[in-house]
Amino acid sequence: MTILLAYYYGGLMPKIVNKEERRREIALSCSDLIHEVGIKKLTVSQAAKTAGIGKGTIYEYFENKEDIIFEIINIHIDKYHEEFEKNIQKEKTTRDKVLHFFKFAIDDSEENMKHFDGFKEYLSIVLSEENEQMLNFNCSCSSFFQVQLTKILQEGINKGELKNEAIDLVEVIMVYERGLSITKMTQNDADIKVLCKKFIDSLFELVEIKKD
Amino acid sequence: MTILLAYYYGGLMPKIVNKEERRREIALSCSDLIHEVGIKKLTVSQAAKTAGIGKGTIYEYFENKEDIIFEIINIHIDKYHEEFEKNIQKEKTTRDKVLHFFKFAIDDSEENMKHFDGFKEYLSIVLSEENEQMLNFNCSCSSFFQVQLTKILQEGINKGELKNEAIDLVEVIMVYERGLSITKMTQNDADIKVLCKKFIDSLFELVEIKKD
Amino acid sequence: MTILLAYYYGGLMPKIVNKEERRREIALSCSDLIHEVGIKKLTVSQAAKTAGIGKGTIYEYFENKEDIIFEIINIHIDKYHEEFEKNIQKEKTTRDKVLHFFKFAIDDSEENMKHFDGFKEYLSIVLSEENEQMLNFNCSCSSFFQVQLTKILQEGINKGELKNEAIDLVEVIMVYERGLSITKMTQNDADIKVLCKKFIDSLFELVEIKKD
Amino acid sequence: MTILLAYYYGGLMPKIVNKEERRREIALSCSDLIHEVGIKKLTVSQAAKTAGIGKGTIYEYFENKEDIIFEIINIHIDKYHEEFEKNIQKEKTTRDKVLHFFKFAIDDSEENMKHFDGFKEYLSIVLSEENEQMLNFNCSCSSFFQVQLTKILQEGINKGELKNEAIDLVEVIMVYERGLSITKMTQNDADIKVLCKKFIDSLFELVEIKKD
DNA sequence: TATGAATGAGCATTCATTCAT
DNA sequence: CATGAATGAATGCTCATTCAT
Repeated sequence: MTILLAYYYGGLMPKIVNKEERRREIALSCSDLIHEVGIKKLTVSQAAKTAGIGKGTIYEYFENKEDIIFEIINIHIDKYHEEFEKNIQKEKTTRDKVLHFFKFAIDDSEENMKHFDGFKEYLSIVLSEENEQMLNFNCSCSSFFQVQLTKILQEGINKGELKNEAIDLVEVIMVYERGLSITKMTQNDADIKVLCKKFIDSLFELVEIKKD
Repeated sequence: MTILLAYYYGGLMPKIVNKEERRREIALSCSDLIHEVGIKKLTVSQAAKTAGIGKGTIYEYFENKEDIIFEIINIHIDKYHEEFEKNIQKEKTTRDKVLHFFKFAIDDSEENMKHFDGFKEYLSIVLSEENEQMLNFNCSCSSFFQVQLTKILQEGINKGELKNEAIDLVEVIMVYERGLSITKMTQNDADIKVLCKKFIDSLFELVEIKKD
Repeated sequence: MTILLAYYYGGLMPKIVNKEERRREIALSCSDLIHEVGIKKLTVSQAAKTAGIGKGTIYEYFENKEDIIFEIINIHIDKYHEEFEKNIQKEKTTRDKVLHFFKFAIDDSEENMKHFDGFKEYLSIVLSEENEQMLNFNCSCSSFFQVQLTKILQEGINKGELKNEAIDLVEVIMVYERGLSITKMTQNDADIKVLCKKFIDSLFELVEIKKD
Repeated sequence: MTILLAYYYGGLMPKIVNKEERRREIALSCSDLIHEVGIKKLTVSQAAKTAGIGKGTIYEYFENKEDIIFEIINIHIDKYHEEFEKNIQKEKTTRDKVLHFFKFAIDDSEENMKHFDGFKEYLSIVLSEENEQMLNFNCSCSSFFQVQLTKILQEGINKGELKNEAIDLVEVIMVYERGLSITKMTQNDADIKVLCKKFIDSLFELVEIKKD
């Protein structure tokens, strides 16, 4: 857009940027910031500077600081979900797919730990505050994984690998996954992989249709 | 004051307090305060006022604010452990004993919820800070329950109710218990009791010696 | 002493320790402490512990914290004066004796720097507070050196080395010594030795009786 | 607001303040405060109130409390230097100019004593803390006077009043000036004027070219 | 005489949010 | 729409001194 155009259209084109879009844009530019300084330590000033806008402008698009954080976390989780769906398809067997489901708690790679530590901090906030919004959001996240897991198990059942009862254990598996994550966060000496293997072995002992 | 002591001091005897005991005493008097205002919101001034002593006196017995909180939490946990040991003995069958093990996550009574909410806040702190002390303490708490659970299962094995492999699942059970707690904390719509029942049923299906 | 004797003599033998002596004793035991932690950082608790007595007992012998510091500094200065008198006699020529007078500001040996840094901190307090006592004490210290210096110069005059006017410059020399000390304390790049030499050379050019 | 700027911002112009200028402004308004309560006793609250701004605003312009003090002292010293340069020119003879150089230590006028007492407190801080910033600043202040004094003496040499060696004594004179100041600060009974006169007389006896 | 438990005033600093421009 | 200057509440900790015993 040339200066002339800007001048002519200045009033006619009141930058009707889609608020929601701009919101996303700002949050996106701060996406890495949250890993660097941590959720709690993130200041509005930092966010504004990183997004290259004024502090006051932040409040044009976000209710408050929590709202910013919320949007950033949303982005992270969206990314994670996307990746998850992509990767889960690469796993061949049902057992591997279920195992992949525990990857978040098991994988010690730098990349995953960044997500994991971020989630840890996020969880800390969810636990400490009476933030309805975050709590609800948290539930919706669970739904995503519940759907995924249900799909995996159903496929196993359809393929004749698993008993029908397997589907009843979807939530049990999810609870265990949460247990594993929290164990990793709070028990220094726990061997997460072993704990995961034991569970999956037991699980499949229960629901697998043995062929002999 | 005995004559001997009087002789020893050769004069009036200064008040000597058992530091450790007084520490406990002060923490005890603030015990409820932490439920009212929350761990994070607790101020040293509040604690001093509640204990009926001066702010400076607090620092005669505690290193810093965290130290106060730590002691209070200690008291709560000690109490809980005591009660737990008392109650677990009342349960007759192995299944009931294991079920009792999940009581913390299931019981919605006001009394238990006070403990549960307190633990939730405590957990939030453990997750947010790099507080070595609390993290270590947390591990030691787990040990207590691990010992208890091991005892329960071993008795079941000894009585011929459970297979020997049951003992291998101690940690798996504990992970699940953590998962249930965190689920209760973060998933509004989860039916903890059902999730517990499903797990225990599956567990016993695996490790119970069926008599027919 | 048996209990009986303690009873009988309890009132008659009131441990008439010489207050002044005990005061000195306590301060003496804290003498090194002040070099370790610094004057300002010294706490009454530390002093009491170091002296092996109770905190309250300190106040039996000292008015307040400053009073303790005052006594400790007294000890240090007494020691320094003693040493000074001993060492000044070792110098042969009048010029060397005057030079020795500037030793405090020039000598970079660890031992002297301990004294120097202590004095620096002491000076800081004298300058900041309206402590009459310390200020007066400070004056009396100057007197000591003034007497010493006067003696040195008078001897020089008597030996026919210096003109009679030399004695008029006693205070000027002392002012310059103070100037050198403060220069060392506050001017990082100053070459104290050179500044000292220039002054003494000029001084002797003025007051020395040249023999040719 | 120029049209260009309005165009640039494309909207209402936010208030832009010259940070450095406002900093100076705030410090200036607290300038007298430091004489009233003393450097050490100055609280940020006081400073804010005196400047008529909020406590938080202080921290928009100053790193910390020390930074405020530093700026205030800077102002005082700048003023003093300015005055000094103005006044030194009024003195006609070289001797008077040198004498003027000692004015800070000699002048007992209320105005000068305000400066002198301020410097005394400032010196106390320089001596007590390991405040690099202040120490360095102190050195730079010395430079100013060294330059002034060198100019004075050089003019005296050029006019044929002083010997060339006079220039070698610049630092000696400065050391003596410091000595005089500290003497005034710590020796109640010292007659600063006499001490000054004696020194200047001796000095000129050494470096003045006698005409007869 | 000796003690040490109790005290509490005093203070720098952060940062989310507002609002005049 | 955009800005960034202004705000002020809120809190942990130290340590000299007192005084009951």
